[in-house]
Amino acid sequence: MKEVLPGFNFAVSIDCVLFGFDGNELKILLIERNEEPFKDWWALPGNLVNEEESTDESAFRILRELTGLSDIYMEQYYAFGDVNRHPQGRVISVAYYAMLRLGGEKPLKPLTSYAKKAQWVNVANLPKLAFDHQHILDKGLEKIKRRIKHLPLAFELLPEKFTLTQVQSVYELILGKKLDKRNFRKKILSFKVLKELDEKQRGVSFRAATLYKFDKRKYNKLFGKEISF
Amino acid sequence: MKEVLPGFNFAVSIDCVLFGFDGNELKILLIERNEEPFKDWWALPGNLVNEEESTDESAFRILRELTGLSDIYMEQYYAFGDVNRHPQGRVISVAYYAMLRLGGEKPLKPLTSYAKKAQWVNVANLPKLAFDHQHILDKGLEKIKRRIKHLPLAFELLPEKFTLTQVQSVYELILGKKLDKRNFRKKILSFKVLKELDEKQRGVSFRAATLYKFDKRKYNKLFGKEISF
DNA sequence: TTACTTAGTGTAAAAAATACACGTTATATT
DNA sequence: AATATAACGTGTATTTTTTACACTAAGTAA
Repeated sequence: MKEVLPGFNFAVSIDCVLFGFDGNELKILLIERNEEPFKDWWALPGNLVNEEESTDESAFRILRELTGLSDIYMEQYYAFGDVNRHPQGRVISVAYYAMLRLGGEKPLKPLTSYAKKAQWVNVANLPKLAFDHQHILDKGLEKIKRRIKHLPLAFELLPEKFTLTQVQSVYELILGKKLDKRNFRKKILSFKVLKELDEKQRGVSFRAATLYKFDKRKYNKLFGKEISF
Repeated sequence: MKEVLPGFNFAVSIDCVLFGFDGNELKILLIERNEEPFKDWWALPGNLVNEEESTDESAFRILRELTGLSDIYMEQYYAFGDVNRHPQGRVISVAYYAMLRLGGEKPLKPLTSYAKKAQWVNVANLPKLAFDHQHILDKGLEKIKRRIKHLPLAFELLPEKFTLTQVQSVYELILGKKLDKRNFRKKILSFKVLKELDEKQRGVSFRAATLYKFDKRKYNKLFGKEISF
């Protein structure tokens, strides 16, 4: 226990919506809680903000603790401040999202005492979530839907080298609708942020597709311009 | 003083960016602080969140206390959580914006003990602001720039009856650039959310313009569709 | 060699965005 | 009453963007 000034009895937490793409499905990272409240429930990875760190720093720390990853672009998208959202007191949660590439060399290693395990779960098939996490997730999904229409975010989900069909899959999963193949390719190439490689997919049955790379330099020049899907 | 659980020693505040349009200039409401810290500085209107109210409820209460207005659509846009943003302790500020019509019948009446006065100030000509309020304001401006491109927000700033030239002025002020008159009219009318009235401006020198009303019902149907300026 | 599956490509039509200039009308002034 | 003033209100041609739509090519596997 600790003494505080009046008004200074709130806690602030971070919840992270981590999107991942395994080539077929859009997934998010969930943990199975090992502590009350909501022990044994699935929840978004999150934790309390420490006193000596900003919310942004806290978000990066928590992501690192949960996945071993740093250098990921996370973006704050909303603060959830309902009175009874946490049974143990007044907790304001600041939500961040990030897009991660799955199946890379180093496996994600969630090292958390308060979680039994962490697992990537298909967004289309989620368990019931602790607290108001379903709501937080829904808002996050809305957000990236709007975002991906205006910025080429999809590449953060994809491996370094990818095919145009994979890019299209990501767009279709996030937007929740089918897109026309020719029009999609015309459009995504028109932004000139993709570099065609002299290399084909390997290890696939059937015809291998050409691989592309994301050209971050050209992307940065594009930033600010309006694009849409 | 009060005893709390570990982690529960943060305060949460609301800061409001209230945009107003007086026919010529885009303004925001500032208060002159009457209390330390930053006594005598100009600041965004804001206050601490009470324990028994959500952040949304708190934002509406604070807006009401400062302006006497209710029934205003406010939207949360960002949470500011740097460590040293408040000299008296760890305060996370959740920022909201709203658009108000100025010069209505009832004058805005800020009734605050902690403020010497409240005043509408031209966004293009601001004093130095307390805390990180300049930063909060900048983010708010960015936000409404993006928003107004995709939603017809401008009408919240205008009186019930307005001219198309006034609508265009609001867009030009927020976007910070001149728009073509004929193209602007074509576009804004194409959304079919404006109702032409059988009535002209009064009390102006020179030719009076036709007045329009905003049709909220039709606007609600539009919601979700993409529009852009 | 054949069957299968995904890759990769072009065009025409429709819709939207842009660029651009002048006659009209109400008021104010002389 | 005539005139000057200043903002109002309107249309079209061009360019750009979006949409709709279907087949051949290439590589793998049996």
